[in-house]
Amino acid sequence: MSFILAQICGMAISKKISKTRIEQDDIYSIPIDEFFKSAFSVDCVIFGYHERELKVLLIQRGTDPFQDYWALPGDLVYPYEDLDDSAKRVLNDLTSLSDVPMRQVQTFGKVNRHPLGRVITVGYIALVELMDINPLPSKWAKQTKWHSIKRIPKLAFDHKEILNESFRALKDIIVAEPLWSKVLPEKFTLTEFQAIFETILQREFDKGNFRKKINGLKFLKRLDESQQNVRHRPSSLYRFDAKLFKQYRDKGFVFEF
Amino acid sequence: MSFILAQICGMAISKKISKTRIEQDDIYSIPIDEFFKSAFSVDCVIFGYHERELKVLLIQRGTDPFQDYWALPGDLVYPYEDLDDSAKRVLNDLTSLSDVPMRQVQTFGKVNRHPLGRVITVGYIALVELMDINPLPSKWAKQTKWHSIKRIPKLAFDHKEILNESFRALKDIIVAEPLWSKVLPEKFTLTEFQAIFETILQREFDKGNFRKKINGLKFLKRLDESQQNVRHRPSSLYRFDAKLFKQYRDKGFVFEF
DNA sequence: TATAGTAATTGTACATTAGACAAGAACTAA
DNA sequence: TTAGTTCTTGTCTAATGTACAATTACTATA
Repeated sequence: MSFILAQICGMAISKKISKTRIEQDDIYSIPIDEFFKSAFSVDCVIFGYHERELKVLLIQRGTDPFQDYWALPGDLVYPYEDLDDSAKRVLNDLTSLSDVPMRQVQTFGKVNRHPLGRVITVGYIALVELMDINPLPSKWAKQTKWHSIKRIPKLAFDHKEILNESFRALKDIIVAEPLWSKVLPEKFTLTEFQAIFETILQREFDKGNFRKKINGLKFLKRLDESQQNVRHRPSSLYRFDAKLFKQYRDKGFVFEF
Repeated sequence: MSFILAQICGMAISKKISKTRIEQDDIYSIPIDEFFKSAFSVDCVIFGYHERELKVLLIQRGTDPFQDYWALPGDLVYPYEDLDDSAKRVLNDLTSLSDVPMRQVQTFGKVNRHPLGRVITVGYIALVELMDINPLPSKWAKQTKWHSIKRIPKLAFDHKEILNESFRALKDIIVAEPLWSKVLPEKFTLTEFQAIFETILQREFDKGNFRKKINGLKFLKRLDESQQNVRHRPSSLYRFDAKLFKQYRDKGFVFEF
């Protein structure tokens, strides 16, 4: 009566729950045990940024349901696992990433969103530098692959909806939370900084005006160093000061573009 | 083997789930059935506004766990009920309210947040005019009562945390979504309009400047009518045009205070 | 009827920010 | 040395934000 992880994740088991439709009149007499036959999962929407390109990490399912479909990396939450911990674990399981600030975005709970039972899922997002990580497919995944946000294939379950909502949320969060700090090198130029916002917010900014706007933000500290080996005027390098950013955020700071 | 609603909601049943701690090493061999022993609930944070006062609707529990504690109105989600539908139903069950735009805010999923089993809960918020509704306690609730947001008693479960996060979210949402339209009469003055934002955002605005800022917003339509029977210069009355507001929102409009 | 009280409404003056765009600086490659 | 590139700074104008004053339109009361 015990199953290996691959089977659990893929839920390749012919588990059937009673699908007797409960009528409105009966709803006051549902046995309490019927309520405790549900499960929940987390789905991680891992956005990968690299050189003005935004991608999302998908896995190809190697098991039913939705065999061979592309899907968000996600998994059932263990019975004795906090929700937020679970998201961290799943991200770590599938991508070897740790210490990536993730953020809960939205919960999806349509009755029939999972064919094998009642499963609601909590979406989490993260933003990483694509080149920093090397995801390896786990047992029940045929492969992992970065997909451009502009060319998303048909996805398993309601993952397309989860992705859409997550991308919308990413645009909101990127101006308030320093997710962007995770995709920048330790020393970066303001052009690189600007490019992240242009890519995610899908609009362009005037270089001079953008620079003016972030001028004076103390959490972006200008260093006494410049770019090397560029065939144009070298840019000053900046460093992100997380401690100072916290002070800004505590006072309600958000980027207003 | 069937229980009445009062018992289900209060979970006054001596239901016990196996609390054997699952060790890290064992985690790959959890039977799939263990995953389907969870439940989820919705908790509605119903903010009631009236004349510059913000309150929240609480119920007093008449059953264990947390007997006699004040709590947010919330309930388990039925097995064949969409999450969003469930929130609507629970709100309607407990307050007789319908057609109140609610919005999912956040999901709370700590392992031990519910003493009788693994229950994660999804928080929803609504904003209503306090005088428009007359909540009646349902069977397992001893009473319902509006509590000032400034004087919240000790709450059941993790409801204090849910309330705090919901209030924070309310401040974000009120500038983007027309929740405020539900607490205004059909014809309202700009002072009434301003008071809502001052109460919820907990800050004050210069009257003239506030007026200038919302001047030109076509979804606030000035009528050819004025206040009656006030002992000062009567204010013009305005009406909210939901259709026009949608056009604004589709273009990304939010109030920027 | 006149006056005081109250809050609505409009206006004004100044400071700050936004947006478009140009000029100059600093590097490499040829 | 020159062309090419992008960084960096500056300038101008329009728009917006902010503080606060002046005026208006009503009621209640003397």
